[in-house]
Amino acid sequence: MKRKITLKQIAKELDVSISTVSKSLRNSLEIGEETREKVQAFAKFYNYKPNNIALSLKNRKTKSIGIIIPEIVHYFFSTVINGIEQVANEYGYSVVICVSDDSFDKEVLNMEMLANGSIDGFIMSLSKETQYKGDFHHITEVINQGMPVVMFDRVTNDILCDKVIIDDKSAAYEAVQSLIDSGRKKIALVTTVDYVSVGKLRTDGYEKALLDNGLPFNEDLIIKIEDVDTCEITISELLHARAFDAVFAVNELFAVTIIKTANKMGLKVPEDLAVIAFTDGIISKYSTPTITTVSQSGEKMGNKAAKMLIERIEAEDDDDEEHNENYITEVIETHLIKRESTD
Amino acid sequence: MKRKITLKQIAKELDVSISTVSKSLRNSLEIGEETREKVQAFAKFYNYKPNNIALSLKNRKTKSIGIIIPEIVHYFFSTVINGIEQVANEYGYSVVICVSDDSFDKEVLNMEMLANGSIDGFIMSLSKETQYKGDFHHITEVINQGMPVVMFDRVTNDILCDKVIIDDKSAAYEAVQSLIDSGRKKIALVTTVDYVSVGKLRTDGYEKALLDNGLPFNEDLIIKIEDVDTCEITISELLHARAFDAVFAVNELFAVTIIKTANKMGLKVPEDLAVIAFTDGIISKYSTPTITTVSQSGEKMGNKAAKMLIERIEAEDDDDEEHNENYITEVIETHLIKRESTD
DNA sequence: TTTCAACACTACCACGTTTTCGTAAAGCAA
DNA sequence: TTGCTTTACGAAAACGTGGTAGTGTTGAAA
Repeated sequence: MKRKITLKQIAKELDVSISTVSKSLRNSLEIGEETREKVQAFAKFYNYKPNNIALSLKNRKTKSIGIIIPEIVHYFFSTVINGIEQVANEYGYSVVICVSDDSFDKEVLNMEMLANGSIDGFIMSLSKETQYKGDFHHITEVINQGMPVVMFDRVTNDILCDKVIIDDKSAAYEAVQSLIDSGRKKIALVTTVDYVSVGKLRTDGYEKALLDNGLPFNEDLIIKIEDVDTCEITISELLHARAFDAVFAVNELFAVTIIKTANKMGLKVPEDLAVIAFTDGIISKYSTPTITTVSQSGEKMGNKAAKMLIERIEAEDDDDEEHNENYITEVIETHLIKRESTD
Repeated sequence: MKRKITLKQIAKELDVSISTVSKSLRNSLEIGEETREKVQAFAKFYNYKPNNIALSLKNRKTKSIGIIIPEIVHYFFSTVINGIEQVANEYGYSVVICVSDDSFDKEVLNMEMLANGSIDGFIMSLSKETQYKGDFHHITEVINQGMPVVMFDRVTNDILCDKVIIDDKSAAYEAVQSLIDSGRKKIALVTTVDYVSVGKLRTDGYEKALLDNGLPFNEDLIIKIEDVDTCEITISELLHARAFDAVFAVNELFAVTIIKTANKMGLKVPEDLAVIAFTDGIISKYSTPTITTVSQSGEKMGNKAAKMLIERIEAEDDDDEEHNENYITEVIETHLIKRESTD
């Protein structure tokens, strides 16, 4: 049980000064070749590695980035993390992950925990509660301290920072358009409550597609669901009334529930009911029938977000105090993945 | 853009010494009430928070734990992370996540990156490649440095440390037994290649259940799959031959693929073919039919692993140098969740 | 008047690095 | 010998914190 060796210990052991050891290991020409080799050999033997914490303190850089997300047991978010991790690793950064659990308080707490020097920047997606409250002081505070923040997916216009999103509106438009193209006339939208920014945008796209095609925009066909458990009941009622022949669901959980409900009632998918879901997750791929989805590459979003953040972090070194605050909002492309739930 | 304020800055501003500020904030009685209040007010106004990095360096504690897992876009692993995160948060720890991508080199690299002071301990699940190579020097090294390690799920007997596992063997036994109880005679096992420790154990449980019930253990009914893509072909051949009437699959991806293949061939699940999968994930819940699974509560494993690790970390403070190395292997209970894919 | 305690604060050290600056010794020219 | 440069290294500061030990002043008891 030998603790990690430090410069000081090496110095003492070799009877030289700490600075000599440090310089020797960094191959400084200031130090004579003989001493240098001796130190290096000793360090290698004891497997010396500089202490990251000490380096962080000295350099005021932790080489790690904080991720705050609402959920982690969630296909989309885990792909984003994956994307972030890839880039971070490549640039020598670690990722620290905190889950807000869609709670405002946890989000604030987590940010405070990390903001005190533990990380160099944030990548985050807002919790539902935060979006609902519209209180972003914890984020502005962090930004004011000079810590770069990149938001993704669930973002807000109230904060000025880099963002990575998909064009929810036009993606929804495209999906609904494809339903219309295949002859559907009564298209329902199954969505969440409004305060989640992405839900709102997808609704806008849905509406626009209908209107552009001369179809009526009927409020009754917008089904707002707060909890998956209530989904089945609501859906089955509407299906009984034969109120619609196609559904655009804002996530795959809704979509698969709808399909199952329809099947129970003897309706065939896609013949009697076409279904498209947002978010291309694992369920859509393996459901029966497989579900046509709007792909939303979490990995790409993560890649991009990490790149943007790291660029910001490393740019700060150069033009200190002189930030060019022209924040960028990157839009990641989506496309429709046609599967069995549409014709 | 004001950087975070430090003790030093407060001291300078208020024209007292740094120690006075520090003590005032910690409410030491050494400092006069007047000064104390002045300092506290000032600190509050400028939202002073001690710098974590400095604290870590001083205390030789980072209050963060490292997680090394093979994959993150993976239901089971993400539930484990979730479980770890919950407990970590409760105890004031952050979690740093590294993905080994099932690569030995990445696993080693990630561990080295974190082992230099960034974290207080590891929670990890071995990468496939590491299990295959049987090379664990990177882990022993970390342990020798006095850093506690907790392994979960994919563990090895070659390393002495705390572990959290499920009883793969008896869980498999139970699953196969239930198939036998419902009258199945020819039960296939669809598994991965052997070097993944859990695969081996599940095979053992499968075999024991058969033998205990006087059924023949037939090597031909053990289908080893390296890649999901090849699954369908292999399965359909065997199904054509009507070689089996039930399947025990070691993960839900295999299970759902098998069901889909059977359906394509006109076979009914569960009438013609009963299916049980290991790992209760999201696919099993939403597949058609829903799949009977052996639940393997990742969250519980994460909870337990985190608790064990944090206990080790905080025990080190007390009896320094005197570790009681009676390592514990915690076995998490599993149970069978009956769904539509069995009768 | 001397001594001692209480008070209110400051000095200093350690954590592990890197880096700037300083300087002793050695070499060389004048 | 003196003065100058080069070589080879060491001292110290800095990053931010917190604890221990020390210092000086005041008031009161002996």
